[in-house]
Amino acid sequence: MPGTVQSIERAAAVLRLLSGGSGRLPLGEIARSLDLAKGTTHGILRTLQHVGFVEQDRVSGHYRLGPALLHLGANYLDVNELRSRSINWADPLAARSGEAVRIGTVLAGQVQVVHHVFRPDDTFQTLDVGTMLPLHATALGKVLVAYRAAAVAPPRELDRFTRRTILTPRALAAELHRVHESGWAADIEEMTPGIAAVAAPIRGYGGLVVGALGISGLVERICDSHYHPHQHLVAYVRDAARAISQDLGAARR
Amino acid sequence: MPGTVQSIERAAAVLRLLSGGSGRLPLGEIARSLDLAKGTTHGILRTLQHVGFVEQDRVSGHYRLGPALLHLGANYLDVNELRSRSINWADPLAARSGEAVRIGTVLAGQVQVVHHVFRPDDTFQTLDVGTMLPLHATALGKVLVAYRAAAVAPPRELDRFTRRTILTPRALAAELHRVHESGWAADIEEMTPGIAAVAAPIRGYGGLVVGALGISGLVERICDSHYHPHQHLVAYVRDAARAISQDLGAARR
DNA sequence: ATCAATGTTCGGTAATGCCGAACGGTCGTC
DNA sequence: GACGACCGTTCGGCATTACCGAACATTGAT
Repeated sequence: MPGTVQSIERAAAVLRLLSGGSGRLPLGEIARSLDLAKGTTHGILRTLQHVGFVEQDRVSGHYRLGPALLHLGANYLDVNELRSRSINWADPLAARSGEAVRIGTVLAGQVQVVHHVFRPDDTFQTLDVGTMLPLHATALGKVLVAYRAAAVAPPRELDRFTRRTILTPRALAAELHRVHESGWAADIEEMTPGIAAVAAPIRGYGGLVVGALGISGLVERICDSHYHPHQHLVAYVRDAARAISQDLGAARR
Repeated sequence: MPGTVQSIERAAAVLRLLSGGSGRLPLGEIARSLDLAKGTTHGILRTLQHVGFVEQDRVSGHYRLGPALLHLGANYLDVNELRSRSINWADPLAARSGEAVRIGTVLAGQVQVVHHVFRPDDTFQTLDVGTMLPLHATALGKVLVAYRAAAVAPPRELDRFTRRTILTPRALAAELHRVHESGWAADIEEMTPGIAAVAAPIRGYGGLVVGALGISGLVERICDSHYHPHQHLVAYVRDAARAISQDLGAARR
């Protein structure tokens, strides 16, 4: 029987220790509990801190579980429920808005479409479920990054898809800030010429964003003559996203 | 600037990958996504599986996040809220039952008392918060193990505290099974001569047990002449534990 | 001022993690 | 039924990495 990776086992032991009791421990106590050298324990904690699974209190120097780990668990639990609860709200949103509806989550630094409802008309459409989309050029993606779903960081490589695609980190940062402030995102012919989309965050337990809900369609139908999305469509999307969030048990903190 | 532990960083990357999208991936896809050799990826997954952070589907061979990791996140989030919500229910339980109330969680393979309400009389008492108690000899501990709070395993070393302490793994297993079936635990002079206690599980998000709520007092007051806990006291404890659970947002699955 | 404990850094050593190669199993195609 | 492609798994050699003891700077208590 082959062995296991010692340092991963040790890191897991550290995380388990931090998960219980008071939830915050000094380095020396962690080292003693696990019978490790302080230097060894420090190296493990430094790495766990680097990946966001642990954080250190600036004042006391004590360690506790970090947001990235908490996001992992919360994200995973809710993404599973997200799919099953989407049906109840995505169909009505498609009917109400008259546009195609998609729900996406983060996978490997991209948007994965996990649910797709066709635009309620007779036009030919293809099913997008499973499709991977860029984070910076889609409304769904912008929402997921702005709210750090699955602790995802803004992408560094910004590929061009249309003449209107965001290409610089500075422009992306400004856009993400605006998304976070307003509570919704849009992409106006940034991914596909002639197509616009609007999306809003879906929150899970503890208010963490676990997905994004969006509609998309011809830019002439989504936007007014100044290329601003129609506010009634934005409201429809946000209402539906909020309803799904409530179904998931999100509680704002 | 010192470096980080490469295998811990890689393990974290695997967990992040599994946290998003469909939540289940084949080994080859994980290896390709992270640009790792299959042997390397397998070693990491084997270790994560060993510590319960990942599990493998028997049929498809695909990997997904495991219960121990999900417990970590859920446990941590709820233990923090547990403390703040205890006050609302522990005081009334002490008044109603006339006994001391304690709430405990798992820390380093033991029970850590995180809240203590004195028995409402004039007798001298000492504050137990911070005290560590054994898992096998206390009602709080039996509940935590029976429901695998913080993924804790049954203790292997069973120390004797009184003539009635459980000392064999077989007897402990039988007792834990009974606790899981009935939804509450008791220790009748198993930890302290002349003292009996009753405890029930406190559930957090997703129904996972994050703590235990218990009362304790003289065995003559807690039990009838056959050494069975008075059922009205069991009901009081279970009611209060259920109320705290609801406050925490537990949803049975 | 002294002491004890903290978290952090550093460098030498050997133990460990990594990876290429090979294996057995499963599934789809011909 | 044979074959090829792909899967997850195992193994052993190698070189790099993780580990740990020692030392350090900081902080708080006496």
